[in-house]
Amino acid sequence: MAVRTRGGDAAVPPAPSAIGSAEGSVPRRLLAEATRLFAEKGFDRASVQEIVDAAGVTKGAMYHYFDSKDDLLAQIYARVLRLQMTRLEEIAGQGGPVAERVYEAAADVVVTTIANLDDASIALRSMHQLSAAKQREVRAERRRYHELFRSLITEGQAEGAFTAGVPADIVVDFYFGSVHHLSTWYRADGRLSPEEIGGHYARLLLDALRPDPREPGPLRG
Amino acid sequence: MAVRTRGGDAAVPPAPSAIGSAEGSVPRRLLAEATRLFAEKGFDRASVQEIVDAAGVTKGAMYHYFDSKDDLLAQIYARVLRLQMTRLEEIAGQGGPVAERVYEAAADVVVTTIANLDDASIALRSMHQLSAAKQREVRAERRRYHELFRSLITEGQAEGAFTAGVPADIVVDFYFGSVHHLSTWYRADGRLSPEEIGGHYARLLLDALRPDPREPGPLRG
Amino acid sequence: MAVRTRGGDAAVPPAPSAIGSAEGSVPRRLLAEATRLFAEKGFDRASVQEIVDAAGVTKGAMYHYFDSKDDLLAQIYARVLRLQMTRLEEIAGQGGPVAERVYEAAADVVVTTIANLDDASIALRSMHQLSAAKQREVRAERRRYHELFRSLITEGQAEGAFTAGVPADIVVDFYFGSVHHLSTWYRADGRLSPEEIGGHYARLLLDALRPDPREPGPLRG
Amino acid sequence: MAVRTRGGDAAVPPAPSAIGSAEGSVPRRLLAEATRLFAEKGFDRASVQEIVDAAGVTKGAMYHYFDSKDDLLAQIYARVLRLQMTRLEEIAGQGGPVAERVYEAAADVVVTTIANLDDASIALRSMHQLSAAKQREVRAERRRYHELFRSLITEGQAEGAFTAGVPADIVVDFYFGSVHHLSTWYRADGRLSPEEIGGHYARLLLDALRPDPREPGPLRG
DNA sequence: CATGAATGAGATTTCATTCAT
DNA sequence: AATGAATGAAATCTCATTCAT
Repeated sequence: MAVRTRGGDAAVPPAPSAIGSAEGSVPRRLLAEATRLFAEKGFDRASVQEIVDAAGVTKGAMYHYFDSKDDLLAQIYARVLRLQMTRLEEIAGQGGPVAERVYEAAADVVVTTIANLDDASIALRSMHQLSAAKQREVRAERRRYHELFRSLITEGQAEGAFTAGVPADIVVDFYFGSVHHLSTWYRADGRLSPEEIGGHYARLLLDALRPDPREPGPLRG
Repeated sequence: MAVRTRGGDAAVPPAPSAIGSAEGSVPRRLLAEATRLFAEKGFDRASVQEIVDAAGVTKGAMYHYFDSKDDLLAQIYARVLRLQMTRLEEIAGQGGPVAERVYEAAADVVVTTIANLDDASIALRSMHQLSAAKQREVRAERRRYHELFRSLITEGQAEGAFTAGVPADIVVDFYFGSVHHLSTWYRADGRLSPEEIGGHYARLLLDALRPDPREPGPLRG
Repeated sequence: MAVRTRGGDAAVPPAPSAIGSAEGSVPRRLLAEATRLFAEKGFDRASVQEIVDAAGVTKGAMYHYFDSKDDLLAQIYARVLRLQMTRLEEIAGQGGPVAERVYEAAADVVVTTIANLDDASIALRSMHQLSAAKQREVRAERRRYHELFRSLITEGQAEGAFTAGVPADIVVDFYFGSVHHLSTWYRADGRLSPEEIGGHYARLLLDALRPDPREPGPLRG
Repeated sequence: MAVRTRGGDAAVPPAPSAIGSAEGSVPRRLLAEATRLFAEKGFDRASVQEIVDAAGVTKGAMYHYFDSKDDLLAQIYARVLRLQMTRLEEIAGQGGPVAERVYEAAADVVVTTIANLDDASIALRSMHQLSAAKQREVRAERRRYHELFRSLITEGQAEGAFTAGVPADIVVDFYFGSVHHLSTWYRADGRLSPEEIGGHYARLLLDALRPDPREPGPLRG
């Protein structure tokens, strides 16, 4: 049974000003290297030995902090899901026209995904390697995220700000498919900055949602 | 070196007497079961033993027809890429307004992807397991596919049928991201038929490309 | 990467408490059994499974200490080469007439080879199974050994103690051919003791090198 | 059961002027390629597939002419042993002083070995791969060869032409060790021709056998 | 907290040989 | 006389995990 800090399942203690280590605490380093290696080689091909070598610790240390290799992956997921959920909640909770909030959220998730491209790449390809139970957890969390985003879409459709011609859940899957795929083509040395790509993606989404002029708005009858 | 039929790298001979048979030839059965298992468990987790057991042959037989487990994966890729390229070439080569051709191609790739969902799922998650050389081949083929699609977009932008406000390559990555992700959420028992989903996706794309009324068409000066 | 003790490429730690034990440490036992089996059946025919069974450990343990089956072979070579080089250096470094030093070295290498007949047999037949890189290393080491022996021959030729009618390198290859072949015919229950055989071999060499009375010595002009 | 030509165990029919084949009959080509590959990679590492590919035939053809892979090796041995035995018998049967016959035989076996270096290399390293029964046959044949050579040595010793200070069988093992090892160091582009090497080797042998002046000849009482 | 030796199960691949045609 | 699909056994090697220290 691996050590757990009280009050959560995060195994990562707040690095106590990191005395004696240029790189952060042991579990933090393990997570960082695991993230890098899972993204680079895939979960199955990255061996525990490689991960601990990269983190400069031994296997015993890893099994002290994490229950298993699966656990490493699960915690990587947990962290990124928490991060994205937090950001979306902030944006969704702001005031202002729904179209602006959707634009901001859509652009932000692109920038955040690019900033954590390894996490995105792992999420894309490695979720099936999790145990069934962990997969359910992750899926549930992601569903909550999608639900929140979807509620913004339906809000806009109800107001007539967005077309109602396409089901909101289809719109959400459509958009997050695009976002998740960033990791397969984005290159840091590319022509466009993450912010520019975020702008283009958000604009494509908003334009796709523009109400058709021929289609009567919901309140103008 | 595994057996190869002349005239191509397909290891699948035309099943001589068993046309329509529920079984098919040995290499055909191997490819079918491999596709199913790679999609279900991922490339690394599906063992050669499982595949040959499912196909009802021995490992020796598999290695008679395929060079390696990698080769199995590569041939699955090759088949689906060929299939999709063929369909896109047909549609792109038709006459008619560019918007209609893009709509048709966009809707068709959704339907085709859903019809070969296992292949899509493999393409999404398992390309990184291929050898570097095979990856280059596959990428090159996919690039040709994307290029053809992109040329339709730029054609429409030049005509003023599509907005020029978003780079065509961004549009292509945006759309195919959505398409590739179908395999993560589509369920055969879902509310919408593949054709309906294709229609929605194509409409989202076309609406996103609708020229902004405020932005002047390229030829109306 | 297999465990290596510091300061050398020997994987054999000094058995901590078991000095003189009939068993020895795990890597030591593995090397001993591997030597026996490689000599008996040849490198390719001796399976890792047989070796670890004979040593009473599991395959995992073997791969903990050695990088590969090749590595096992390479370490066996390294040990015997070191041993023979050390002995030759001692003898060559002594004072006394060169003919006596050559006689002693020639007789000693026979006795040492017979005492390590398994190693000799492996060296004879299995070097080609090593990786190209390891082969180069081994060859380089053996060349150094031959060079030292050759330098004794040329020294004798320069002094007129040995005939100059045959090139020294031919003499070396000639003699070590004979020595390496001991493993194909020597039997422990044979008529002659290792020392007697060493004596005969050394005498044959020395007699072959005797200056021809008709050929003038280098200094007697 | 493989085809056998009457009157011997040679599977090689006299090539009937080789119509339609630039390379000789099928079994001949198989033996030639097998010899080359066994010498190059060792018996175990040369696969039957490689051999038949190199010979331009299929496995079925090989198993038509040879009982097994072992049989290939055995026939390679048989051929070279027959060849060397024939030459030695010719030389031994000549008239003339025994020292001259030994010199000629010793030089000839060097030249012949170099001319068939692949065979020599196989003989050196691959005999242990033969079945026990085949090994016995080969050993018996080689013993007959050694016996004949040894009888020349003892003849010379009885005459006082050679020293009697070293047992004749030791002399034979000593010399053939050197000869068998030619394959490990001889290079076609070396400084010395095969004949020169043969001369040096034969001279070394003869000089080693020169009677010691101090030791009384057997007949001079 | 951390080590590292050891396990045991399972992975891919090779290969000599057979046999129906 | 020859083919080539198929077998089945064995090969080397990897790896997540445990446990005594």
